[in-house]
Amino acid sequence: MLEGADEICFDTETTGLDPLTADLLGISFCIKKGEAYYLPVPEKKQDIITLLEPLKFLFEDKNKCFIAQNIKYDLKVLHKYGIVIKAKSFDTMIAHYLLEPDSRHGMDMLAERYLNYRPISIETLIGKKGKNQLNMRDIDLERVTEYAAEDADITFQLKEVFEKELKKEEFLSLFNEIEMPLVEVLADMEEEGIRLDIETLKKFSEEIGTELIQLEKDIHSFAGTTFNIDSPKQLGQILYEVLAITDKPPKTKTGQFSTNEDALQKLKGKHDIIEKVLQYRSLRKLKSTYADALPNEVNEQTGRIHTTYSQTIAATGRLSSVGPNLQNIPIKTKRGREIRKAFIPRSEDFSLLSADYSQIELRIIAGLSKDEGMIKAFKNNEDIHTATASKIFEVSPEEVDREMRTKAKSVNFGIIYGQSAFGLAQNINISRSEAKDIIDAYFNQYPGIKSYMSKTIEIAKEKGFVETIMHRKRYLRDINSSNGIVRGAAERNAINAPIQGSAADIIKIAMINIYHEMQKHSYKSKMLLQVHDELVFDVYKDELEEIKDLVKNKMEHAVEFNVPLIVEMNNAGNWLEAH
DNA sequence: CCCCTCACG
DNA sequence: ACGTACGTGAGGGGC
Repeated sequence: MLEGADEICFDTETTGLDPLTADLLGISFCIKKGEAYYLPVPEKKQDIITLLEPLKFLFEDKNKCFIAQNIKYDLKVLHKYGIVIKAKSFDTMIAHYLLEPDSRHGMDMLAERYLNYRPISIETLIGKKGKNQLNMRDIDLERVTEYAAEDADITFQLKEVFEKELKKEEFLSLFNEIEMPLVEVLADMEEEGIRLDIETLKKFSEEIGTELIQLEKDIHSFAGTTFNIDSPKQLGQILYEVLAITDKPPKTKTGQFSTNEDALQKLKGKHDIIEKVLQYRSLRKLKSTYADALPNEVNEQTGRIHTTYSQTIAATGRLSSVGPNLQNIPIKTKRGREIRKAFIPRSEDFSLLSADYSQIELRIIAGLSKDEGMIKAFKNNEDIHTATASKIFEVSPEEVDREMRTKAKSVNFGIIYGQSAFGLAQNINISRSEAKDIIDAYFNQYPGIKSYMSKTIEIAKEKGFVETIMHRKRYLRDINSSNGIVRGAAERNAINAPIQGSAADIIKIAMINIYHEMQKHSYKSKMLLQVHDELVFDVYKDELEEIKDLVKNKMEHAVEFNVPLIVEMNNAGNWLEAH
């Protein structure tokens, strides 16, 4: 029956949420509204493979299209049983993400909203989250069938709605040429995983642990009492009530005492306890979030860490990473960098290669705005922050000192965020009037940027959305709000979204092209990680030169652009040295 | 389950 | 006079 269908909706039922460890229980199919079937599979892996054998050619048929909600999950499950999907695919979750990037995209919500139908919830079937939650394996076949078949049917109906909408909003190219091809790339990266040197982290954790104990003693003795330093509430009471180190304690937006880094930095001179708390905080973070947590994420079978990328969370088009998040591994501080050292190649024969775009977001705003001065700086391969400092402080590039460059760097970043004088002043701790002078000088020197920004906001007000170079849209419902604060936030989004989003478009295209080229040559080297403007590869040493050429080339020429895109790369025995 | 804090781009 | 930088995920506290 499935042979005759061009478009097949399906959904896999498994024993868990992690496709690497979950077992397949069955697959539901739907090729016609209101009619769906569930195929339960045997228990033993080999028996499943035998049973699915006749289905393989369907999944490999390039003339078919397979439709699912969050298809990357199903792809990874089926891959464990030898099935590789070569057919086209349509993910209803990703489709909705393009249509409404700021919303959530869960199937129950989509069914209610677009089909006016409330599906059987997973909770009805296996119970609420917690240790009493049942396993899908323990549920009667009849009930699983009903649940699974319903999901396939809903997915089929959602596809009909979203396909029309994608066409109407001119999303077909972004969807079919970028987002859907990327699914397979991400699935492969996730399956591959990255090796972690647990011993290094263990040693580091113990070392920090000793220091933390000493810092804790010091802090308690300054306070004259023991308390939980990890509790912002208790720490606030100690600092602002017991020690009363300032007469105007900083507050959070909910009225609590504020003890964050920013607040503490400003109180540094007031009491010796502050310095200790700051040290304690940063080491505590490294220990609990990274040194202690990462080893628990290593998969027992593969010995590697397998993150999951989400293509439907960040409203700008960026990816996000969970379980664990490998997009926020420390790099800025000396101690933090020790964590990066623990990310290593799979074996002696491999080397980690890191390739990152240099200043991609500033290059994008230069290109989009066509500002001649900024484009020229990039074409001459100048240090953009020094060039900016030279312009706004009216000195020669040689005369730019560190302070001037730091300030220029902050303005450059502020521009990307749609900055205000207030925001800039707060960020680099200067007066508001000095911030205003700097911004005025900036817009004088880069007039194209200024007019681009006003034009972008104008377009947003008119159309209700802004878009990236690949026509990814972000809708800004508050752009015409009468509330100045709300409108201001929407205006900053109008500036930021096309920049951050176009950078996301570019690296996604590069990833797809690199992946296909690597497949074509059947390299042993593998793409492992994406960190917004950086790609990390596990490179087989014999292939190093070829892969470097390939990666640099595909990244720098992912799109045609009026500003050169430059990629810097390095390889080494760990992620820190490679970066 | 929300809040605060802090790690990254 | 107001209150702001853009986008994320995770750990710990506390209700």
